[in-house]
Amino acid sequence: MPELGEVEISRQNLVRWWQGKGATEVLTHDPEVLTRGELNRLESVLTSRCEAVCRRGKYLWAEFADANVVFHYRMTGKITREPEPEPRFARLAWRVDDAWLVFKDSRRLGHIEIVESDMSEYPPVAKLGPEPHDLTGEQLRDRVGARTLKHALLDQRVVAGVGNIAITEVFFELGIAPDAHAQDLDGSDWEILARGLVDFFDRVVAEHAADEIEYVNTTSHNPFKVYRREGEPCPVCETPIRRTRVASRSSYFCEKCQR
DNA sequence: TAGTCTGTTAGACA
DNA sequence: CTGTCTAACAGACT
Repeated sequence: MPELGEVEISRQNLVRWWQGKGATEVLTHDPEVLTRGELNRLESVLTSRCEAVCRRGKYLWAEFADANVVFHYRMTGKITREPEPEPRFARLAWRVDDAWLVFKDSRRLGHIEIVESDMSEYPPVAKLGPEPHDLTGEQLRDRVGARTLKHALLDQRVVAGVGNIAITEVFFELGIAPDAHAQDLDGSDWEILARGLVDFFDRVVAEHAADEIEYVNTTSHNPFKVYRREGEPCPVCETPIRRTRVASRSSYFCEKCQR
């Protein structure tokens, strides 16, 4: 489960597992996971009480009395609750109650940062566009400008939290071609698109909430209609799903349903 | 076995 | 300005 929805599910898990408590032990398996701040500072912050767990777009952070600890999962990161502190791909583990919270990341693209200031002064979050839930169709149209729609939606300054899977699925559901441009949409299309993004993320959170995020691969169940289904029949008209590349990212689509 | 693909982001470049 | 590609990294798959 992807992107904004996946991070929101993780946030909700961390609220249950961590909020209101501090870690009693911290183990750093990969010092390079921390890309801002010092490791001993991280250990001291994590052992203080976690006041809240927040999300903006794909950024997740825990708030403490005098600092924030930011997590970004990138492609393969996740935080799980484990009986032991060093499962496969563990990069950092901290003990809360009788279990370990573990930041796992097989590709090591994700990272953790300590932000000593208010999060509104942390540039990566400060420059994010609005959350899909706070965005009208009219605002979305204005923010996209004259670009390829997919390219603009992947730009986190346009709208926060949208990724390749959401775009692929929402374009299919709304009949939008993968390489559609802003000028291909009319006024009501923008409202429908803004609504479609919100609905997609709401569905992900409602249907896929679980203690561990499952990334889609060929051995796991693929819950999506067209994403990574090249050659399979379109769920609406049975035309084989095609794959193309737009904005250097794979797009899966039905050439009959999307134009 | 070797080559190809991948959920993100930042930055280089045309 | 827009759009495309790559690096960062490493595992899974063909």
